[in-house]
Amino acid sequence: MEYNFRAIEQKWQETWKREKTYRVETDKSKKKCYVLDMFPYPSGAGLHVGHPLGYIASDIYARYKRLQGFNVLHPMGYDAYGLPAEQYAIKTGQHPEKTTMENIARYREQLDMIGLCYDWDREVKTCDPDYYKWTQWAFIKMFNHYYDTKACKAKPIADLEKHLESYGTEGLTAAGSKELFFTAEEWNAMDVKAKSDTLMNWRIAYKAETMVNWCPGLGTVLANDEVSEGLSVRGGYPVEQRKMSQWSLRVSAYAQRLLDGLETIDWTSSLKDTQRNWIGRSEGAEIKYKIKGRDEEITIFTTRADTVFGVSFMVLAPESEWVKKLTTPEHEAEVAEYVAETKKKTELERKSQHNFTGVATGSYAINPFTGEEVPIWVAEYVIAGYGTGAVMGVPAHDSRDYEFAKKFGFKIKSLIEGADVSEHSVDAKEGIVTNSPAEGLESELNLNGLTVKEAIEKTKRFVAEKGIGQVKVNYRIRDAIFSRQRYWGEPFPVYYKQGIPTMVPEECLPIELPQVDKYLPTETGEPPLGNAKVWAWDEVNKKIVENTKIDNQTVFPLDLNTMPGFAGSSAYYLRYMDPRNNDALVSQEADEYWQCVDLYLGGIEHATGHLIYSRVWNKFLVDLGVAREEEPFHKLINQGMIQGRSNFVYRVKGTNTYVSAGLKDQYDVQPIHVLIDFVKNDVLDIEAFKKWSPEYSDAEFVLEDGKYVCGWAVEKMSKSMYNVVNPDNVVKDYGADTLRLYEMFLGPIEQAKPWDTKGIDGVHRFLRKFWALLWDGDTLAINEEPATQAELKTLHKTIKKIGEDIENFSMNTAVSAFMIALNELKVCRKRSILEPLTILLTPFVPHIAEEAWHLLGHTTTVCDASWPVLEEQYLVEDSVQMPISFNGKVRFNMELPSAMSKENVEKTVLADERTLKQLEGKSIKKVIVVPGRIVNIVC
RNA sequence: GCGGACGUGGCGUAAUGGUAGCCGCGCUGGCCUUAGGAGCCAGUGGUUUCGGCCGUGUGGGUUCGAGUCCCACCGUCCGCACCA
Repeated sequence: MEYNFRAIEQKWQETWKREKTYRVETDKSKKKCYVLDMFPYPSGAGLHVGHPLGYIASDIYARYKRLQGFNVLHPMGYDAYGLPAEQYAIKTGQHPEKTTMENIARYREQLDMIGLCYDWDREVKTCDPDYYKWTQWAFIKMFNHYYDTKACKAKPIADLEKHLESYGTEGLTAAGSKELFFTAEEWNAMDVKAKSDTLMNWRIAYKAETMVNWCPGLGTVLANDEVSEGLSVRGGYPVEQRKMSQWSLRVSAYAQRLLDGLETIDWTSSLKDTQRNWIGRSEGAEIKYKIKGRDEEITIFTTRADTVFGVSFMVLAPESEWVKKLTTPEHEAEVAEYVAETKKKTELERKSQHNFTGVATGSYAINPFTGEEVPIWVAEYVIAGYGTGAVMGVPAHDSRDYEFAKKFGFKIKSLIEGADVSEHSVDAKEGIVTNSPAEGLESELNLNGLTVKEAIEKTKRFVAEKGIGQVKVNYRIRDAIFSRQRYWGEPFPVYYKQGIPTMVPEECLPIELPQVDKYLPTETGEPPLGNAKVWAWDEVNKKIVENTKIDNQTVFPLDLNTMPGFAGSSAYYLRYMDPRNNDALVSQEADEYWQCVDLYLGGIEHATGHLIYSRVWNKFLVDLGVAREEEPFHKLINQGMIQGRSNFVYRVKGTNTYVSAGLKDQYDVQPIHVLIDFVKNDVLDIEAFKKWSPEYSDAEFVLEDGKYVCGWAVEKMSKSMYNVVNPDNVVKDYGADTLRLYEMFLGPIEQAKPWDTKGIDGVHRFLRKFWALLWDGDTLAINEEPATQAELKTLHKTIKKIGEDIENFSMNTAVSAFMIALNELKVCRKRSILEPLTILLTPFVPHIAEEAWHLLGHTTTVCDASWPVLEEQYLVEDSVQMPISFNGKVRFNMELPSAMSKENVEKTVLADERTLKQLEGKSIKKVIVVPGRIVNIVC
């Protein structure tokens, strides 16, 4: 019987769908396992072969766990909001919802074709009002909470208000944008607007005038992870710094918990390091410097407290609030011009020019350790958003300060014994401190003779004790800007009451995205939602007015921003647990059962975006008591990108003649990308190529060995390179099972690798071989004969290997193990072997396995079979025990391969004198020998 | 600059510190076929006087034994980057 994969795959896919084979319910009698793929953004291009890599791997794991008896939650959905659909809408006037739904339908079709075991009854779409209701709900909760730095959790903002009413900011333990100081009286005297503005300093979701990444090309602000080297990640448009009033999430408050959580989860160390880098914890000290002739103090942050004796200047960031205060009248013009100049530059320009510019303010700071006066400058190399936006310049031990000092002629004073600072600074935190204080100088603090690390600690202690400053931990991670001036996203559940941002009552949710007639900003520069004629004024406002029982003549404007892409993807894994619940994001019961994602699969590109935001979002929900697990994703695997393998033809310049790759060096040629569908194993289908374009219809070819061989290169998979491999075609030619098996066989799952169809025949051949075992001609050939020892050994070796490999996500070696097993079994058609083998194959190639399972006489799905039990007894190596003694002293039992004679062993051991010497007098438990050498001696 | 990962045949890759190159592709030879982009069998790191010898980026080290562990260097890739 021929292996008719098309018929088999169609048959079972229909059956699984009809019978809802992969539906899952909470079942307390079974252990749960939650296996999740990062849900895709449904782009217009459909899936290419790179997408399913992770889906197939997780599908294998999910099916394996199910066979092991786990209740497996394995859902799929769509991250449906996004820029491409909106840009398409702007171009064509087509509603983004329409294109998005079409793309989703296409994705679904492609996903179904691969035979993935999702429970589609749990599908979620982020653009679905029933879904984003809970995104808006979480936002309201964040607005109504602050982060208590002592309790290390979010608490109701009402608690904080109570504190302010009684004590002012005295004793307040709340993560805030700025340090504020006021008394209870001052607070109580504030009007509603002032109170609202003040509370924004602590709310977890807050609106504030901050420096944001403004991208004129996209017409919206962006979060830090959406900007790379001064360009927008999407589109590559320049991004500039602007002060704007925008919503933000206080993710910085969760910095330490984000770091601590990393210790408890099973992610790769490189991904953890990437997140640690992004969070950027650094321990140091804040030190206060008095300003000469004034009553104020300026605070700087440093990790090198040991270098206080080498300070020769101070630098402020151009955006620092101190700049205005400290600039003396005679420097005003110069400073103003400098600040204006810096403002004009884009982020990219500021970073790319490594020149150290700056101007003096005319003020001086007094070094609290030495009494020395040092000039205060403004320079763009200091960033406003980090630390206090002011630094102490220590040229000898900081390379940036060094360059600045060289340029402007500041003193460079080495503080480390033997450090040569004549050419460059010595930044390393090592060596013995000297000149601290320098000879003849008096100071209460003396660091001389200490190591740098000791000196840092001593200075920190000193600073804290004397009240000159405090020990301080700084994080680089910034709060996430949360509003976007776009159409296709979640609307904010916010309206403005006398200019005060106010949350829509929860019972009014969801605030649905309104229809607009155009997707561009309004003529007055409002975001696209400003074009909506209906929602703000009628429906929603009526709802709000009714619910808040305010004078219904009043009309409140709604917030016209939408939420960023990461909003909808931050808690979707919780929603899958209970996707149709209209009363809660997730029921207590469902959350208690499913808890968290056991295995999460997705691309590394989300390392500092989604994987940070959803961890913060989850922690917030934990603080609220809605979620229970501090870390949402226990084990995470990043599948590597699949690159394209482009093919070229070589046109002889100025002709329409094409030269085969092996001969191209003999001509002056120009390589041209050719559609890879015309190429098989690098051999060009000349007829297809000629029909591709009129330009090629009368092309001439110079062949080698009668064939036209194409050149190739590994490039990103993209339409313009003509190298996109569509899984549909592979499924059509080889079947879904071959596609699945081949994608796993390609190499380690985490690794980036080019898609290369060269080996696909190999795995297809394997499936045909397996199929052939079931058949003798057109009749079933399965027999009931007992298996031999050798066959059982092969079987159990395979059971062991496949189980281990799936657990370790080493899918490529698992595929090899199947091939080895089949090679060893030859034409074994015994039920006792084929049946367990079929179960082992099920996670990898479910269609053919299901068919084989039924051919073996079963009537229920193979998904409900049990994973074969490993019987170690069959795995024992063939060996004989042989007592051997040397010189009457060393005596041991040897475990030898049966093929080896006693004489050979003695020869081998005796030849190795050093080994013998070591063994003398010792008691040896076991010596393992392979022909020619000792491989293991156990004493 | 800081942090991390990696370097093995013609190619993708495999090796709990224990016979390096499993499995697949490709290639060579044979069988079978009207035919082969089908199937089956055998071979396939280099070198060799057929005993061996040499081989995992380079150079050292630890070990009875190193692709694997340690040190230095070279190279490739990734993340962060005027973060004080």
